[in-house]
Amino acid sequence: MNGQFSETLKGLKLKATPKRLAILRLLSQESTYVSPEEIWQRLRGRFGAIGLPTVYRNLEELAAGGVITKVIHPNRQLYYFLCSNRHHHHHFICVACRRVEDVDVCALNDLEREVDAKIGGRVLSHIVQVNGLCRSCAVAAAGSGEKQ
Amino acid sequence: MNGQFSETLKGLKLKATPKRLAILRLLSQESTYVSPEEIWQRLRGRFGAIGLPTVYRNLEELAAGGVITKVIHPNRQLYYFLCSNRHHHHHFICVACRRVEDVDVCALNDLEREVDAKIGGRVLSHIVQVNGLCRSCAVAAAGSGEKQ
DNA sequence: TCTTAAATGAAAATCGTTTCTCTTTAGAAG
DNA sequence: CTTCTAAAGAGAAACGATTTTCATTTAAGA
Repeated sequence: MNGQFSETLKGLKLKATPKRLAILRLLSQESTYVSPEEIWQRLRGRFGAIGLPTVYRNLEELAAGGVITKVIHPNRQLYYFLCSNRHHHHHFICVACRRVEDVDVCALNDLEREVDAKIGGRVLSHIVQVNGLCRSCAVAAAGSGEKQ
Repeated sequence: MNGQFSETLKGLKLKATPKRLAILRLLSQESTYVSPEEIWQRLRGRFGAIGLPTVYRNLEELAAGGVITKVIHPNRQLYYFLCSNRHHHHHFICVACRRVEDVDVCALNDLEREVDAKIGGRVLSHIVQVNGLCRSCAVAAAGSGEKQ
């Protein structure tokens, strides 16, 4: 299970250091996005220490390599999660439980084409983030207070 | 032309102060997104002074009211621009000239429906940002060096 | 006009993120 | 199994955008 990550890192020409592997492992065990700070908190016990800058640096590198995805947060604060598909970074985020699910919406290809036609220029990239309640949270919400 | 904005502000229960109006006017004259800092720089001459916090505060309030839109910037720094449609915040941004154009893509309604079905929960909102080159910049790019 | 809640400015605080510099280490080479 | 070197890490300090505090001013309804 670790070799898999080492392999990934080798592909990115990144050394397979214990901390880097730990970050990857942690993210792989999460079904939600995690902040650099959070990762740091959780990992500092396991090693003599891990520096916050190290966490940031690694996340940045991994994100650049497409192994993890940066969540778009309206204001500041970045969040990351392991992404299954290196080229389709569209995700559904439950605002209640923060679970992240990949969204492989075909409509997006149409979207690019459509925007392309409408603008008459060239579409280079797009970012899509869908926020909402996942099934279980929606059910839970409906069960209790149901806010309008 | 000013009364229009006063009206808008009244609807949001915000006082029509000179600075607030100036911010709105400035944004209305821009066809691109502008940073709080930039707005501040451009406005400080016209008044005895305008504080950066004031700019931030106002932008936040106006964005909350749906009069302006916050651009999703991967990392830090927020940008705003006046939006024509209070409920459709989808925009095309030219990475070259920073011009912003509204994208009223119908596919997005399908998108919501589709994600809704796929997730089985409830979609509350979504953010879409399309980056690329607008027509004129695309032409210009093609005319000169054409990068890849 | 009067009154009051809202708005503002200036300075200081916050806080996420990055940079610097020196030390340690992964991993290719021998 | 050592050696060597570029990459990686720690810790502290720097950065810089955004926010808070609080005393002062002002819009706008009474």
